[in-house]
Amino acid sequence: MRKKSDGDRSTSLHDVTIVDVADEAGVSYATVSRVINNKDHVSPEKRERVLRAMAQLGYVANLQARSLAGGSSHVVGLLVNYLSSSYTIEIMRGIDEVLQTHHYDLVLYTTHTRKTKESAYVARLTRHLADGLLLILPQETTSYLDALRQRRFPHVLVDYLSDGAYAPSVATTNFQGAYDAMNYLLELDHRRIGFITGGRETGCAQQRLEGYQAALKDHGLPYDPQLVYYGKFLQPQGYQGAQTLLNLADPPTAIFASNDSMAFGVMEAARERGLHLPEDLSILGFDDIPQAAQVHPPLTTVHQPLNKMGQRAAELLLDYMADPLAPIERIELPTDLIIRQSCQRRSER
Amino acid sequence: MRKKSDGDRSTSLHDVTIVDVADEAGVSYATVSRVINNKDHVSPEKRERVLRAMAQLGYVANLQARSLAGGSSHVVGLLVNYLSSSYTIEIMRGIDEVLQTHHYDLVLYTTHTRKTKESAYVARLTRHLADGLLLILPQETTSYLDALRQRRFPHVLVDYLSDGAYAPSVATTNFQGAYDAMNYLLELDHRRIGFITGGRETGCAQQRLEGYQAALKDHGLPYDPQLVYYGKFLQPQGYQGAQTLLNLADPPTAIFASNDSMAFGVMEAARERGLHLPEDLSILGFDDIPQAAQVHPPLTTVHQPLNKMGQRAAELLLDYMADPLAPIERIELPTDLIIRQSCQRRSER
DNA sequence: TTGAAAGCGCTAACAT
DNA sequence: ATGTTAGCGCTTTCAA
Repeated sequence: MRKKSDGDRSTSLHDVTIVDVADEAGVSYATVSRVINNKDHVSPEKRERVLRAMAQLGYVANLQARSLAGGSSHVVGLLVNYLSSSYTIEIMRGIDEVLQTHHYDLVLYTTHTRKTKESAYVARLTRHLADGLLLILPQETTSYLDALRQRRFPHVLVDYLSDGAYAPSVATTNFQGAYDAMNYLLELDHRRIGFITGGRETGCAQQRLEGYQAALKDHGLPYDPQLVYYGKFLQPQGYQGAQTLLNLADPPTAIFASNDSMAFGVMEAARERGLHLPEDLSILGFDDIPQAAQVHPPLTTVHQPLNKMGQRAAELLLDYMADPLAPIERIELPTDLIIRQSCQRRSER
Repeated sequence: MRKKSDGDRSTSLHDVTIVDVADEAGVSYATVSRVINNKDHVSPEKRERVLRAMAQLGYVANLQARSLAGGSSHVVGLLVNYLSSSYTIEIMRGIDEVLQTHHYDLVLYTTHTRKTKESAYVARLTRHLADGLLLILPQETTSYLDALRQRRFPHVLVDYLSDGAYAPSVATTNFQGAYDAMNYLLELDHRRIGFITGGRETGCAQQRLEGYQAALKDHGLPYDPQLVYYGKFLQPQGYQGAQTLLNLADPPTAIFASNDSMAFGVMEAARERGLHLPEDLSILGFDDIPQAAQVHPPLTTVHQPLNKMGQRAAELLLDYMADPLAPIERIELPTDLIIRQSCQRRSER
């Protein structure tokens, strides 16, 4: 016949409910609920007693019950298509940082770029599992975006190109970033500049390609489709793209990759061909993931504030969760050309 | 006055409960529950009707309610101390892969290496939020491991060094891996080998250090504490460690870092000092994260099957969830020395 | 085989 | 200010 001992409480993870807390504090359990949710109309004295009882019993809220009962689940859903890239991780860290300080939990779904999964997960998440939804690089938005908006379900998209539809989102100035990068290369006297683009379905890849084209045009240079290789943001495609471009009869003197990973692939290929970097080939990336500074030569690249994108997305989501009727906002963060050592003035030959 | 139209159903994410399904199918909602949970004692005919109704209405189970009522939440909790390292991500991918095929959701908690958070999160997660728990690189296990075991709450630790206590876990042969690496370096005639270790509190760092020491001893070489720098698995500490070691009166000719990130830091430092790699300094890492093959020179390192670790951990967890009384198992995966180009025979001077 | 009904732990009216 | 109570959607006895 054992009684509740202190030792028992501290080590046991056993279920302590608000009823237990209420008993211990000698109040009704509605009062406990009020204290937990920081509501008004609780005398300081009782609040104090409840707080003490909670601490003593080691009370931990049951989120399921809370959200079932109509409260918030304090969970934010995060939909990601692919877990592996640095790009994703950096954004996730930003998200995690702000969510954590606001005591929100993160439920993670990876779609593995299977489009059908996206809407299935959205349905799962929005059925009370989560209070809000964050989507990184969403692909198949048309199937659920309208519903989300209609239901006023708080959501924010990261790196979503609104093709017509307007949605709460944060992105960066992809076009301008690519344009700036190209200007730099052109000022370095490069005239044949290869471009390795990302997946056609992603808006940001599209915008970067447009930036590439616009810069060419503004410098009175022709657009040569041969110089564009279609990748999918993965390193091997950068490698393959470089091989293809470098095998051209009139090969480029510089290659601009649509993200850093592919730029690394370009470096691999160049090195394998015995080229010296950056003397024989200038290479430029996009993203500025941590490794960009660590490769040799350090990669000149267009910095995207990935971490900050995550933060801003989470903050915006928090706003919507506080006020679902807040106006739809699209945040665009500036990119920044980071000049390191992977580009050089075109050598006269 | 609109009726339920097909168009409405397909786009609406509105709450369809088992009651709706029951109505549509003309059965009690207990029967619907039976069908959902694949229980016996349902006539094929009614089962069929329910299934059709579910599909028609686009029913999605409310996980909160399900788990509140005593069913399983189909959620697995994942505790991670730091989101940023490749190490973590690779393991997470493995976990995600198998969990996904088993239709489990992942709730992610990052402790940011704040130890107090660990037990708080464990409490959160195990209070019905999750059916099982995965912990990567747990730090403060003593406070909750016993309780977990007592309650038979399914859990698996990744890279946990059982200091006495035995727990369900998966790890790699850290000692042997380090030992093998050292052998390689010693066979390359290196006699003064610096070691940059990871956090003292992590078991794997400890084991690698022991492997380092054992190899030295087996070769009849003295252990010089000066040659060991204490880092925390982060790149800047590799940089700092290299600076420190290289400033020694009798500096090492090779540096073995306890993980790849720190090895990259060593590379930075070496390069900054004008050293040629690998001629002037041999560098060896641990982990074999993807970038290891991409840096220059490609890093010789001890391969840990990170992805596989995640997979095995998830599989083991699934086993425990199916049978909480299954015997405690500790899986140890083999490491593998990957020889690339960052090490060289010690040059005679 | 099926249905009715009692909770799971909690929030949010509604009373008092 | 505080207590009472009706659910939230579901699983699981218990009856029928």
